[in-house]
Amino acid sequence: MALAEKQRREGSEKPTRIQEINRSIILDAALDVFSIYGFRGSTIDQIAEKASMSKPNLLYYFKRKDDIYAGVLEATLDEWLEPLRGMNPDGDPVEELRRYITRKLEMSARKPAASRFFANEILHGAPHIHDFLKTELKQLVDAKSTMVRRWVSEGRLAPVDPYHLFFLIWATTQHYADFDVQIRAVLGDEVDRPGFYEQTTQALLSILLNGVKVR
Amino acid sequence: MALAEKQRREGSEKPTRIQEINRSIILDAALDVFSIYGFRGSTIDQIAEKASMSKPNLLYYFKRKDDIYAGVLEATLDEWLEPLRGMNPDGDPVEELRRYITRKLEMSARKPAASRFFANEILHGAPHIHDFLKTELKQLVDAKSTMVRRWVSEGRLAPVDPYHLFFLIWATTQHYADFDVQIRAVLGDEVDRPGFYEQTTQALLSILLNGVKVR
DNA sequence: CAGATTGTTGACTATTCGGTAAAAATGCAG
DNA sequence: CTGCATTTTTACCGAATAGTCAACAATCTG
Repeated sequence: MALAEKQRREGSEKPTRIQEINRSIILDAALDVFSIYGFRGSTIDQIAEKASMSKPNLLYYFKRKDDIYAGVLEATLDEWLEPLRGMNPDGDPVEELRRYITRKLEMSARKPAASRFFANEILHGAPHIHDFLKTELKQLVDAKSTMVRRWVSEGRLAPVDPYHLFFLIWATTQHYADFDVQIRAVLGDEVDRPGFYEQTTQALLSILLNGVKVR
Repeated sequence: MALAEKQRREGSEKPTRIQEINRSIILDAALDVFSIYGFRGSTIDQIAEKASMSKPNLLYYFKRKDDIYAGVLEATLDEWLEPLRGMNPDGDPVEELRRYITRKLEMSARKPAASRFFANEILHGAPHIHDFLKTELKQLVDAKSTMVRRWVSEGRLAPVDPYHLFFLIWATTQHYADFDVQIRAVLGDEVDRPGFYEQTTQALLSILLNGVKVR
């Protein structure tokens, strides 16, 4: 007892194989459930069932519902910002924007649950990530906005406000995941047609990029 | 007893003065609460407190939580579609789009709670308005899309997919209400500066309209 | 294999929350 | 003012749900 018990304080010990597997299973299940029902709308039982696990067992890995939620956040946040981080200040402005938009769209399409998860969090007032938004996100956006502003001043981009440009890109690329139900209601099975995704990408790129190209 | 009791069956009787006032107070409070916490995240007690009313008293006016929610929906849905309905097939395409975008933005700014309310409903799978979306909304969008397609075929608009254009407009105009917290985190008090709203409108219009103008 | 540790579960608790019943208070028509 | 209808409140109930506990099972280590 003694050793393991001592080592585990600070929660900094390396997890066992089983812990690693089960935590991952739980986080996957939790992302699905939270993304549909939001924090309060989701129950631990739902998550446990989706993870094929009893509730007490799940609570053995994450002591509280909040901890599960925090775990999902942590596992998703960084990946979510990766496309923005990856914008290259030395690249061709329009090409960089095209790439950023494409990657954001691709991520929303591949992980719609993650997109909806964030949308829920923000809609509910971002209680868990308010600090993150005001620090990390803000810094990143500030940096990339400076970059865009430079592109504009160099005459390589139409005079757009960088912040509004990013908001516009976020809004549009996440819309197809977050408002999926509405889009399906309007377009019907069209959405599942092969090629729909590519068509969407083209439609967005064509309008957004035309709006920022120098003319 | 007899008369009033008889008249009230079918629920079709005209409400008393007190009923009219209190229902309205409840719906206002409910919109605020639902828009932040979603359906399941909101409690009747919260709404009752915001309405300065005891829970049983509130339930005297709306028998169930679902009824309150439905009441809010009904009170908001029509108004929400009004800008789209108001697009004029005989107007100048770019001018009509400018007007539509402007009106949507204005509505989101004036009633951000309504915008967030819908966003929550859709995010959670639109359980209460799924039929509405597939019938009324779809019909309206289909009609307006035909109109846009005609504009394109007449060479008065760049060749854009009408549906994606509308999705793009919805996404962007509602983003500032729905993701308000995130935008405030990035921009800070900037958001409350007088003129910010106008600047936002200009930024959006400039990018979106440039994307659809014939060149 | 034996002992210790880690993992799993059924049964339970406390609380929150949607909703009800019935009495008390208020409003109102004649 | 009187009597009836409407409105409001007090005191509840039952279901759902976050979280606990103690006993049991699997696994790991020497």
